[in-house]
Amino acid sequence: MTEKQILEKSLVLFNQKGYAQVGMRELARELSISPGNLTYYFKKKEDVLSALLKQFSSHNTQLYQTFQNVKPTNANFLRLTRSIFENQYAYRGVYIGNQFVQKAITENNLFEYEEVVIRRKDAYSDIFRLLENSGHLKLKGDDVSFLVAYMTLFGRFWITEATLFNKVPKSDEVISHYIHLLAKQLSLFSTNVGLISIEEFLKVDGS
Amino acid sequence: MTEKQILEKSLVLFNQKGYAQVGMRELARELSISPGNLTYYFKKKEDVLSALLKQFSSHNTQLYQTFQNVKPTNANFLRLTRSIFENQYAYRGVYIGNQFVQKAITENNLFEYEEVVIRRKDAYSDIFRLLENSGHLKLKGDDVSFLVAYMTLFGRFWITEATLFNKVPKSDEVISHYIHLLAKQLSLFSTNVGLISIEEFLKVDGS
DNA sequence: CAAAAAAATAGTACGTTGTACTATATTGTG
DNA sequence: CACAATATAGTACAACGTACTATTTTTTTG
Repeated sequence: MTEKQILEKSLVLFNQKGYAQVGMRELARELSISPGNLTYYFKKKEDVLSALLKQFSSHNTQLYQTFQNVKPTNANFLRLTRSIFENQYAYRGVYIGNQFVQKAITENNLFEYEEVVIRRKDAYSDIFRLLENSGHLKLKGDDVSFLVAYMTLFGRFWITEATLFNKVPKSDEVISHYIHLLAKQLSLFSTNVGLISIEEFLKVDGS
Repeated sequence: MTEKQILEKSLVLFNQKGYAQVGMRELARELSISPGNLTYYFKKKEDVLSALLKQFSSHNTQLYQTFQNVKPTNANFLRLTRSIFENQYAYRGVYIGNQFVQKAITENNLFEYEEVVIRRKDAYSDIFRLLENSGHLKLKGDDVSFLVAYMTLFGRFWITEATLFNKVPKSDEVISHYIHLLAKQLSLFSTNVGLISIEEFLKVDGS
């Protein structure tokens, strides 16, 4: 048995039933090992959550960095967001049970987590500035802070909303729906060039 | 001991520590009754949650209805939203622990809850149409469905975002912040009359 | 290769949780 | 007063997270 196998199975179960509904004994049974053996790899259930969140987070930061290597267009921004959404979808089981995440934060590693959020806000700030400089967005006054706030909330809770009613939402349909909403929001701040870029994205990538 | 007293104390504790972190024994102790007596009023912990959600929901629908009796202006819409936000803030302890809500939904009263969401969407649809007719908003194409989707997600998860990092967010500050974001969003679809109405609201009511 | 050390696995047990059940006390009612 | 209804308390049980110990397997080392 490896940690990797345990995390994989955990994620599947968390996605299926939710973090709170998956017990350590059940997880051990699914892995065909004893509960005692499971605690050898992860002393606490919360440690499984933390490890998965770490995986998720590192994959996410990787995705953000890819935007540095592409042309700063609205279409590429939407592509970036969609890949991030796909990642969130993959980890929805650990992402949604947020009061456990909250508890973990307040008790253990608050600072690290808050740091991630601040970094993400900065990243969005940079991205919107880039899109402005490339002539895709026209931003004035508090437009940037508004868009950053929008992305922070929308980009975090779309998956929660989606799973709140559809126990097993279809990945493509759901993501497509929320990406379209984002595209609309973006269009409200777009130049003509930006609008064309959005339309191009929706034609090629939007289902 | 009355149900009312139990619900009041529950809400305080849920707001302070979160639904999952408050046990039935602790709740009984705080009420100076025995655990057995507590289960006489609420057989299951989930029943306490349900009762509180019912209170919250009925208060909310009441608030929505008040909009029928006022002039359909952007300012009044923002006032309505703020009173709704205040209600959500008051019940944040039951509102945030959403995977328990989710569990309750999937197991028991899915339909009822889904119905509430649909009704709320219709209500927003009506409100935006009213604001259009009164010359405060100019809406075309998929603007209405976009705004409805925006209000649904934003109006549901702002409090979750707020409490995720500030364990005890100050009511006024937090609500004011999110209302300002909504005002900005609204202004993107506003006529001149609508913009003036928003500015008037922010001057009078925005802190 | 054999012995020692390390890593992995299993089993048991403890405290806490939600909650079902029963017994006792209080209140209301004819 | 007597009896029913309501309210309160106490106990107990299954499930949970998890700490602890014992056993087996694997790796390292002389």
